[in-house]
Amino acid sequence: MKTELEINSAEFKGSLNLPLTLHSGQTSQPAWREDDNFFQELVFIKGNPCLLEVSHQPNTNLPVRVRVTSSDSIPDEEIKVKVSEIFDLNFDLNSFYKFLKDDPLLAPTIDFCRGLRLFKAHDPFECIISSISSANCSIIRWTRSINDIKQKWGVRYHYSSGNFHSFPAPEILANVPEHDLEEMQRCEEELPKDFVFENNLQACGVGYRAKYIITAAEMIQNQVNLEKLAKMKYNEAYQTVLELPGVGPKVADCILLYGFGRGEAFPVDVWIKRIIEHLYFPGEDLKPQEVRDFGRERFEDYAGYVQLYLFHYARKSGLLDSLRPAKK
DNA sequence: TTCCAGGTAGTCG
DNA sequence: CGACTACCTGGA
Repeated sequence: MKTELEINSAEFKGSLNLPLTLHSGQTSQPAWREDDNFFQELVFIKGNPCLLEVSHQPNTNLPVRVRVTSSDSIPDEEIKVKVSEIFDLNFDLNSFYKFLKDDPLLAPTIDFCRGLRLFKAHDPFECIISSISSANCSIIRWTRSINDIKQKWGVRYHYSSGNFHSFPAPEILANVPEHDLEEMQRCEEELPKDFVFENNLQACGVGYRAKYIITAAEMIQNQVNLEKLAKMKYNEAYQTVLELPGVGPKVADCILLYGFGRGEAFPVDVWIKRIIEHLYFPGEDLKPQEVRDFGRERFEDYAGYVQLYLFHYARKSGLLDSLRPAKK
């Protein structure tokens, strides 16, 4: 069953640049597939698996085009809610730009980032595992890992435009082998000498994070309730996700920002630290915690967006390169 | 080939 | 508490 609908630009405040939003390396999920200007992903709308396809001419008043393929009929309104959530269409980008213009250090980011929005996870659990996998790791590497995990343990759905895999549920991921040895030990029968073990987490390129991922999945299955987490006050939610293995301050803020849409998060990686020091504390060396406190106090509910805009601006303007330490 | 980037966990003082 | 380092992999 196919549904097509449009979201008129008058239905959300401010501009939208969909390709930029999808490709800005936000750690909620890998970038979506792209086919004929439509971005595609398997998402669940009120529990219904469907292929969601979204297209939009960046920074124009043309409507956002949405196509949904599903076995059950899904009301237009539910589709709109899901799309608006994923691309944060309810966020008032115009007000945010006013806020940016009030700070001469932030104002230049607008021209580089127009239409950039939060790319919110369509699956919070996937976002948690993505964020853990992204720690101390390049974008290409963690996106490959997440795609591998989906292929190996997700459920496969077939559409005319190809196969898509869901992200495995916590109870699935909690029980996968950690590495080659464990996969081998679980095997009943004799294997050929040249057998390649690939149905284990380390084979997905997650390295030492494999055990973090398995334990985190166990904890989410058994003790950490994601629905409750979404309703907690920020600091309580932050302390809760910090208990997951592989989750430190940066990853915790990423999870709350991208997985749960908590705009008051201010994830501090080495780049944001350098950018903030350069702009607001020239010549000083701050601790990551101090950068985080500064960002959260100064930018408040816009902290997450400021982080997003500063990073993309720094990358595109050449600031990032100038902040890279000189090679020895 | 070696070296390095990139957050977290563990260890030591 | 703070400071220091090992961790795994892909790319230079």
